[in-house]
Amino acid sequence: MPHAPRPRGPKPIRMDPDRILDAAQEVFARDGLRAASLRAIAKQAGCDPALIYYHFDSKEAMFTALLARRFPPILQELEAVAAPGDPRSTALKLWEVVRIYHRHLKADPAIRSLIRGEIVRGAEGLSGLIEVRIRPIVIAIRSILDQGISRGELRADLHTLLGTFFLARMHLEILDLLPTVLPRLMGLPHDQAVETGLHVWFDLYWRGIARDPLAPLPPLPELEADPIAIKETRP
Amino acid sequence: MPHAPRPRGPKPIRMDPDRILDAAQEVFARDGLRAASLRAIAKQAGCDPALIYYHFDSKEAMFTALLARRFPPILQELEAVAAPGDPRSTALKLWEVVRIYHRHLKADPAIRSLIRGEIVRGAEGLSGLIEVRIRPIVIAIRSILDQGISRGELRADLHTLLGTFFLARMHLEILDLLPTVLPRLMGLPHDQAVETGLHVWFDLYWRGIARDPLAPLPPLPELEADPIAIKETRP
DNA sequence: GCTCCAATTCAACGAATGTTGAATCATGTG
DNA sequence: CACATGATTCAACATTCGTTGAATTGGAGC
Repeated sequence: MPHAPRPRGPKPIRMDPDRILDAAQEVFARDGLRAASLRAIAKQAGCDPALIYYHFDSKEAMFTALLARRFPPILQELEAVAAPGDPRSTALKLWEVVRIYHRHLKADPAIRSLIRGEIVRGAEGLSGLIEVRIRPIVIAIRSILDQGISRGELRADLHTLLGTFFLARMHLEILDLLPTVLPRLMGLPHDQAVETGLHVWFDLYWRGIARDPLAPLPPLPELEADPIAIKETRP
Repeated sequence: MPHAPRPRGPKPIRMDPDRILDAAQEVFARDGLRAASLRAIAKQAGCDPALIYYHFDSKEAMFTALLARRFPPILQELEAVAAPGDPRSTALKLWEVVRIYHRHLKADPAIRSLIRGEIVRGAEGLSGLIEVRIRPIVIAIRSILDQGISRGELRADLHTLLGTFFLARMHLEILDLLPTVLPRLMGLPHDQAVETGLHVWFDLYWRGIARDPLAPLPPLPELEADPIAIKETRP
C-alpha cells in the first residue's frame, strides 16, 4: 500500500459556486428534491461533499441560491409584458406569458419540482422563500387578466386569481407529465407532446376566459425550444 | 433498572392489516411518500415496525395494497357514468366525474400524492402498477368526451385525450394546492377554496370544450363533502 | 523566502432508514 | 395438559444522509 498520499489541497481550477449550483440542478432534476443527496451533487460537480459547506451554509441555502438566480429574470420579462403600456392584445400577452414560462422552465426540472411539490408540504423554511419569489409573478399575470377585463377582451365575470392559477399550473403539469405519461399511458409519440399539449391547452383556456370564445385566436409566435443560458462563463 | 421485562407477545387485539394501511395512509398524507418512514407508520398503527413485514413483503407492497383498495371503487363509478346507455347530458356526466373524483380523493392526500409525484420519477416498480390502475380511468373519462363529440355537444376538433388530462389533472391541483397556496399567496379565505375553485374551473373548462360555449351550464348537483368510508368494520 | 489565508479534502459522527433473525407470547387443537 | 402455529416484539444489521473539525495545499502579499 505504498501509494503516495493523495494531494489534499485545492485543485488547479477553483470551484465556482455556480458550478456547484449547476450540478445541484442536474441532480435535483434526476433524483427529485428530497432524494438528491449532497454526495451525489458533489460527485456531479467533481468535488468533495464538504466543499459544498464551504460555499453554502446548508442544503437549504443551496435551494435559496437556486431560486435567487432563476426567478428574477422570469419576473422581469413577465412584468414587461404586464406593463399597461404594452399595446398587444390580451391573447398575445397571455401567450407571451406561456412562452416566457416555457423558455425558462422547460430545461429546468429542478425548479419545477421545487415549485411543484415543496410548496404544499416539506421544509417550512423553504415555503416562505418560494412565496417571496412566486407572489410577484402571480401579481404580474393576474394584472394582465385584469387589464383584459377592463379592455373588454375577457369575460367580465372571470375570477382572475383562479385564472392565473389555472394558466400557470397547467403549464407545469404539461411540461412535466405529458412527455412521460402520455406515451406510456396511451402510446402517443412524445416527440412534440409538450408543444401540442400547450397549444391545445391554450386554445381551450382562451375559449374559457375570452369574452367572445368563438373568435379565432390571432397567429401565435412559435415556442422557442432553446433553453435559457443562466450564466455566461466568460472565456 | 429492575423493571420487569416487557411482554413480548401479541397484544390482546390482533392487528388488522387494514389498520396498518390506514396508518400508512395517514402518515403518507402528513409526510409525503418518500419521507414517510416505516417506524412512523408503525407508531401511528400502534405496533412494531417489524410487524409490518409480517403482513406485507416490503414498503412497496404497502403502496400496492393501498392502490388496490382505493382505485377499483373509483373506476366502477366512472365506468357507470361512461356507459353509453346513460342518457344524461355530457355536461352533467363530466360534472359527475368531478364529483366522483372529489368524493374519493378529497380525504385521501396520500393517494393524491402517489398519483401526483410518483408517476414521473421514483420507484420504477410503482409506476407500472399506477399505469395499470390509471389507464382504465383515463379510458372511461375519454369515452365520455368521445360520446360528447358524437352527440354534437362538444366541439368537433376537441383533443379528447388531452381534454381528459386537463380535467383530471387540474382537479388534483385544485384539491392539493388551493387550500394552502391561495390563502398564503393572496390572503384568500380557504374555507371554500376547493369548492369555489372547482366550480370556476369547471365553468372555464366547459366553455373550452363545448360546441356552444355560451350556452349556460345546467344546474349542477352539489359536491358532497363527506369522505368515502373505505372499509366498514363490522361490529 | 516566509507568512497568512482561502480553498479543498479526509475521516468521522450521529441520526435515520429499510430490513431481518431470533426470541417471545397467545391461542386453538390434540 | 402438551404442543404446534400464528402473531408480535426486540435488537441489531448495513446503508445512507447532512454535517463538522481537523488537516493539507496553493497562491498572494510582504
